[in-house]
Parts: sequence; structure tokens; C-alpha cells
Amino acid sequence: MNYYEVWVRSSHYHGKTGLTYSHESDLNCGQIVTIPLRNETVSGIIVRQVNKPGMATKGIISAVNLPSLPKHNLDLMFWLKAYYPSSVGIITQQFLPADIIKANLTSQETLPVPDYSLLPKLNQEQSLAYKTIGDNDTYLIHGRTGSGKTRLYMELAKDTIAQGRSTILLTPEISLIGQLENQFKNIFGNRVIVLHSTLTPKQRLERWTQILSSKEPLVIIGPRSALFTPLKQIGLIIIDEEHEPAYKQEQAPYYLTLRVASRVRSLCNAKLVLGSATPLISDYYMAKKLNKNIIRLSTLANNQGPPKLIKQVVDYKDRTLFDRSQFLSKPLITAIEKAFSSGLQSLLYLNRRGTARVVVCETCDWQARCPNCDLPLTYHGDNHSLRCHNCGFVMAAPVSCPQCKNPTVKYISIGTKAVVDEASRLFPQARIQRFDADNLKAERIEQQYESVKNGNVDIIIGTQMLAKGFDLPKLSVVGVLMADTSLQIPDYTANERTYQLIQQVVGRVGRGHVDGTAIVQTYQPNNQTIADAMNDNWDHFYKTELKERESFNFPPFIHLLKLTVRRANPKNAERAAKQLADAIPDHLIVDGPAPAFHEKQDGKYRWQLIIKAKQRSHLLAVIANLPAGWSSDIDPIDLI
DNA sequence: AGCACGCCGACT
DNA sequence: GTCGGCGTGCTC
Repeated sequence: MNYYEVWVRSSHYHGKTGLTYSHESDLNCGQIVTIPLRNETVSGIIVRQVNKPGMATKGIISAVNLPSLPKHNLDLMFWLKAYYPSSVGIITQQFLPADIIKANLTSQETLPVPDYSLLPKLNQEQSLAYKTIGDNDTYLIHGRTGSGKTRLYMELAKDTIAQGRSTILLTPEISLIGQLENQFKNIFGNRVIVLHSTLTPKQRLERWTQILSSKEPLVIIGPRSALFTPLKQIGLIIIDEEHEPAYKQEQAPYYLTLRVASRVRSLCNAKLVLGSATPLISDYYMAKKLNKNIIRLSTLANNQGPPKLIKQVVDYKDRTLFDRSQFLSKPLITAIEKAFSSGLQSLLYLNRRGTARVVVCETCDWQARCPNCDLPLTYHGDNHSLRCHNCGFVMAAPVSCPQCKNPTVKYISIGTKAVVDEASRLFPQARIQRFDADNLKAERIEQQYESVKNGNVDIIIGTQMLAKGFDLPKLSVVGVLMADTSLQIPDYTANERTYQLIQQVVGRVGRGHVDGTAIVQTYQPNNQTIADAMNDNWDHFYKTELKERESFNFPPFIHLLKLTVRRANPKNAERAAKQLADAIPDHLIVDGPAPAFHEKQDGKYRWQLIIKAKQRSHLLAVIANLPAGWSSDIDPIDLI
């Protein structure tokens, strides 16, 4: 009889080690099996053969008829568990898709050699960058919007295929995958396999099986989890828009994609390429410190000289600029008018969703709050409802105040809906379209991208997603309506997020197609971060921000650990947090305990502690000694 | 998840 | 005393 340590795929197996099962015949490491766990049947991965244990063991039910996982998957599983401490069940879940038992081997097809004649020639800057990227090392491409990073990625993927190896191209947003997918499929055909969160479980399983059984070099385009696919012979990993917060896994195992990708890179002797117009301060610092190549791309790929771009900061407090509208300043209205009359597009970017951020009573102190989360509710004018953006709670908007009964309920602040109404009033002839995460799926920008791109919309109004990498050739005016909101988030990354945001939004209009205007409206016109972002002054921003981080003890100068406890009773949560704070060794810096930013969640109250340490190993030691009931996020990307 | 065990506060 | 809710431990 043989005995094997099996890592089980079950989110409720919280053990720190694999479990031992027996089997008659010999099985390989990496073999996928089905095993009994409690009273259910789950899948798992054999990680090693072990001696007969002292306890009774159950038998492996079956070996799934699939090839074994590649060795780098197994190595990564062990590394991940040690570097981002979490249970075996959670780690295994990252590597095995659901319903693996239903997987069928796909027939192996031989793929044709791609036709590279369709690729445009690299420009001078791109080809210089290409020549710099040589060895199996890490490279940071610091390239402005429109400088043609995608073209460079394709050249690198082409070389990788020529070596008989595969490429993983990571991307942060589903809305961006469509553009990348088209470009890559155009060249690499059905070597391209796209993964994303909206695939059905069946599609996901099919693509995963296809990757596992393929003998041909592939190009995988997908989100961070693509690093855990059973892809063999990885030669190149690209992290596009490497600064995006989507690269942080916000549930156990709470990993940073860059760290995992670095590990895969070294396990597979591959090269790792990071691309961004606004690299993370911490990543840029580490790249410099470790002597990695930082490649600057600054010329526009599709144009000789940069287009004329007028940038202007407007002060909200100067109300003389807001006599025609309380949201849109005179310079912005003038710019939109000019663009509209020339058949060009304008984009208005807003930081928040809904028509109003908070709903309050002007007579008493009542404010609309979510009964589950205690967060302010957001007013939605379309169906006259109030919604919680944390848990999805919906209620009808009250006509009179529920507390004092006076008809003095007021909607404060602005949202996309209010801006749409305002724009329709000012530009009755214009075709206006709103895009935000609340829109029906069919109305989202990735669905309508072609139509918007061709100019079927004159004024585009929206939130987050509009800031991403859409290439809109007819776009001429960009307005950021409330640049302040991101500065006011109580977190050490507020400046960095603001810089990224302004650069991205302004970048929508500076792509070299037409001359443009970018207007940023803010209550803090003299803010240095806004100024740096408007002046494209990365070096100044980087130096200033780095100094701040150093003097206030933040990454990259220190490692962070965020510890959270959830209790049904806020007093108990507080007590547990204070107890733990007292037990943390003196050589570590402890911030808090404090109630979490969104204290009440799912009817439970959360308190948190932040631990800072010069050495990451000290934080791992804290996690190892954590009392039950605590969750830990080592390397958090924010502290709220 | 879902179940069993045990601690502690509230109530007869 | 003892009942029951909540927190905690366990799954080969």
C-alpha cells in the first residue's frame, strides 16, 4: 500500500498541512485525485509520497484522467503557503478549477506558425527597448500612454514562441481584455487562450484543461490567477498596467501578483516584464535598488510629434467660473462646445457612483445609512432608490425625513446621473452616454467600445472604468470633475492613487490623434500631487513621495501586516484587538487597534491592527502565533 | 460549511 | 445552578 500527502481543494479545510491518503498503485506527484473529506468527495493534488502514518487513513477514490501538474505549480504551492500564510485548502483552490472531476482530455491539435508579417515595424524607441530586454531577468517598462507597449509585448511573445516557450500576459481589467485579445489573436491565432472572471465554470474548465494538455507554446491572457494555470515551459510573464490595485488579491491568500510572478519567473527561468505609465512607488524603488533595467518609453507610437494638449486646473472655490453650471466650469463648457462643434468627443470623469453621495435631512441630523453596513446610502435617480455599495441593500428614497417627518431630505454632492442631466441641459443637441459599474451589462463600455470609438457619442460621462486604457481617436476634451475625492481617502497611498488617476484620465486625450484639452476641477488647485500629474513630472512626484514614505515609515521602507478580527459584538471585537495588541513583541511597531474603515460588515463588527516591521520574517512570526479568529493580510496595498 | 464542545453571562 | 449563545476546533 502507498501513502500520499494530498492537498485538498476545499475552502473549509483550514489545516496547515496536506492530509494522508492511501492507494494501491503508484501515483506521481502533481497527480490530480478525488478523495473523501468528512462526508463529501473533493479533489486534491498529490504533493509527495509519505511513510505509513500512525493514524487510520482513508483511500484515494480515483486518479483523475489528466496529466500531472507541472513541477513549477507544486513548487509555487509550497512557496505561496510559506510566503502568504494560508491554509492548504485555500492554496489548492487557486490551482485547481471547480468541477475538475468532470474534466475531459482535449484532443491535441498542432497549431500553425503565426504570420508575423502582419506586425508593424518597431519604431526606434521600441526597438531600443526590445534590444535591452535580453536575459531571464525582470524589466520595468515605464512608458507613457500611447507609447506602444502592446506592440513591444507582441514582439517579446513572438521570440518566446520561437524558443518553444509560452507567454503569460496579465491584465487587470476585463474591459481591457477585449482589445488585447483582438490584437493578439490577430497575430497568434488560436495559440491565444483568454481567461477572465465572466467565463462560465464550464468554459473555465475547458480552457484550463486545454492549457494542461497542450504540447504547443501558448499565449495566455488573463487576470492574476493565470499565474496558477498548469502552463508548461513558461518563458515570458508580462504584467501590464502593473500599478493597478486589481493585482492585489483581496481574499486569502492575499498575495501581490508581482511577488508571485517573480517567483514563477525564477522557477521557470523566464523573463518578467512590468509595464506602466505610473509604476508603483514601491515597485519602482525596488527595481532601482536591485539594479533592474528601467526602460523609459516617451514618444508616441503612432505620431511624429506630440499633439497639442492644453492642461488646466480649475479651482472649485472660484464660483465666478461656475455661473453657467454648478458642476461644470466655464473653461470646461467652452472646451466641450468647441469639440462638439468640430465633431469631436468629450469625456467627463467622476470619482463616485450614483447621483448623490449622501442623503441627509436639512432639519434634523438624519442621514440615510445601510442597516447592514452602517455606510451612507447612495441615491439612484433612475428608479428613485437608495443603495448600499458595500452589500447591495436597496430601499425606496424617502420623500420626507424618516426621523423628523419634515420634507427636507437633501441629496448632497454629485454623481454621474446629475452630470448627465447637467450636460443635457447645456448641450441639448449632443449625444450623451453614461458608463459606470451600475449600468446593465449590455450598456457597459466594453460592449459599446466600437460604437463610442467611431464617434457615435459626443459626451461620455462615467467613473473608474473610463480611466483605463481605452483608445478613443476622436476624443479631444477630458474633464476630471472632483480630483479631490481620491486625495481625501484616509490612506498613505492617497497621493499615489491621485497621481495615477489624473495621468490616466489625461492620457485618454493625449494619444496623438487630435489636439486636446484636459481640465481638472478641484478644491485644492495648489496641491503638489495634482500639479506633478498635470505637468507629467514623474521624477518630482516619485522623489517627494518616497521621502514621505521614508519619514512616516511606510513601504518600501517597511513591511506591513494588517490584522482583522470579526465579532458579532463590537465590544468583543475591541477587546480581542486590545488583547492581541498587548501581546505583540516590543520590537514591532503597532498602529491601532482601531475599528476597520467599514466596521460593520455582514452583521459582524471588525477591528484591526497594523504591524510594521523592518524584516518581513518578523511579520510571518506574528501570523504563525495568531490566535484563532483573526485574518491576516501581509503586504496590504492600503490600510483602510 | 457544519457540527460538537466549552466558556461565560443572565436568569430563575 | 443551568440554559443557551457565541466562539473555537476539526475535518486524513
